[in-house]
Amino acid sequence: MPYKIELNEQGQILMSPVRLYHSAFQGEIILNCDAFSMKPRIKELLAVIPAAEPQIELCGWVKTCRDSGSLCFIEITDGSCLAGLQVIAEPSLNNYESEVRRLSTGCAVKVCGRLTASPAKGQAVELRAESLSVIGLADPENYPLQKKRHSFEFLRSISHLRPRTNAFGAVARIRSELNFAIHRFFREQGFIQVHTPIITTSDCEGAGEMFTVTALTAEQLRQPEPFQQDFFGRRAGLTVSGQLQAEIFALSHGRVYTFGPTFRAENSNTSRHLAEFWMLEPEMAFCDLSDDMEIAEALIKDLVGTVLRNCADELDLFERFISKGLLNKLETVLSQPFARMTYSEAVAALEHADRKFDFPVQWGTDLQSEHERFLCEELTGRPLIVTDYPKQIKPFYMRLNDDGRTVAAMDILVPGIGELVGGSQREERLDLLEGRMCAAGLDMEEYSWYLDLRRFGSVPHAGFGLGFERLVQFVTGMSNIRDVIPFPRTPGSAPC
RNA sequence: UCCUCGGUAGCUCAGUCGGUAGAGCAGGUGACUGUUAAUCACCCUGUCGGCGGUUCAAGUCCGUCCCGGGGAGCCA
Repeated sequence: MPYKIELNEQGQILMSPVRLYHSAFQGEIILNCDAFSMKPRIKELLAVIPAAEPQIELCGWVKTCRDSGSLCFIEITDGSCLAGLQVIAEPSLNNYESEVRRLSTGCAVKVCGRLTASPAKGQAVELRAESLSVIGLADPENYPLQKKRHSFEFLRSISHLRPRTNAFGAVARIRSELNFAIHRFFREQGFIQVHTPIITTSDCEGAGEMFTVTALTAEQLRQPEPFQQDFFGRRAGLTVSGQLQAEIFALSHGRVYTFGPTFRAENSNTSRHLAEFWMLEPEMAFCDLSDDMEIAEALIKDLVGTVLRNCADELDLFERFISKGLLNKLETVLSQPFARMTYSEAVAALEHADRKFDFPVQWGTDLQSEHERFLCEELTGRPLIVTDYPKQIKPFYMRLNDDGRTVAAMDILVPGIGELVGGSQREERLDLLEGRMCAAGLDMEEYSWYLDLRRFGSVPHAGFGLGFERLVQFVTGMSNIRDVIPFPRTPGSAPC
């Protein structure tokens, strides 16, 4: 329908969420939610003051329906928000017996009618149907989703239908909100986004096993040195990190970030690992570890604050049904500076802790999960930045500290998740970098482009990687990472 | 990959000492003038994860494989 696009005095398109305007062709008040002729959705409709009783059209899916003899109550969702809109259907509808009374969870419908104040508790407004048409049926004998709670394990087995549930719908909206907020944050800070390659020939050392990308047949792969005949003439794989390429652009554009899918062929079966996940990796020139930490902390606070402001209904759902204390935890993130300690201080704190650990605490070995949990959940009770790890447990590119035995690394540990961020100041001194690469047994030829960055106009620079799904887990309180990504890929599982 | 706990109706689960399968919800039919996971009555629902073994008899005991949860490692 030719909805009119409204412009303001400066000629800009009006984008207010809800506007009423007079439709000449119908002579009625019609809601128009935006400038692109899209019909208003439930999120907008619920904000309407119902006194005008506007005529509306609503398309969505039946969440639940209750037949109360003389009338039907049908709750419709359209994915725009957590809340549904209650539709009142009366026997006067011409298809009341044939269709309306037979509606069931999952059916797709279009309802036309007036939006009115609701006389009953539970909702401020409701839609009094003047016509209701079935767009798509969902056979109740076979439709897997019921109007009751399902286990996340079961929902994972129907990943094509689970976005229709309250919790997954809410996760998807929060995930999208966080995604947008990340781009907004970096744009505001003067960063540019760099699209680093998905297919790569450089293995970011220490980041994990790569998936091989090949155009060869199984037969060809059995030949000696097969990848010389392959598409790229050498072995290629799916990226395990965009960091090394991001460094290239940090040294040309100053402040950059890469944010995209990342792949690890590790046989990890845990609630916080995926074979395909999204990673955010900012990289900043003229920046040391202290700046790096400052940016990471500001980012996390900005993102948490954005979700607290914009996704109150969703967070309320998670607070009530998924993770008690979630809101308090998130508000703590905003109200206090992150705790900070060096690795050496952390080891000392663990050694003096009044409790037994399954794994011994020893300077020079990596912190175990139980150690990290103790530090940020019990000792500090808020996000914790651990810095200056021993060089032998960190990758070659991290900058050697003056003590000669630690590197300018930082991990941000958060309650319930563990490591959310891992970052460092990069080694910008050519001779020291070559020494560490040599010690790690890397082929200098392979990394000559990386070393060039230190040969020509090298500057101190730093960056970090943030696991996006772990961030979504942290913000929603969802305990399994497979439930915060639309289509989880894990060992032995990639259904659709 | 390792440790551990599981796999029984569409879903969530119970099932005693080995004796032949059960509940709630969902679904179906009907009742009900405003419901909110509506309520009430009646009805339907099974390759007990697969294969093999022990036994007169296996959901139950043994072996093995598959799948899932939780924990660990690797990491984000």
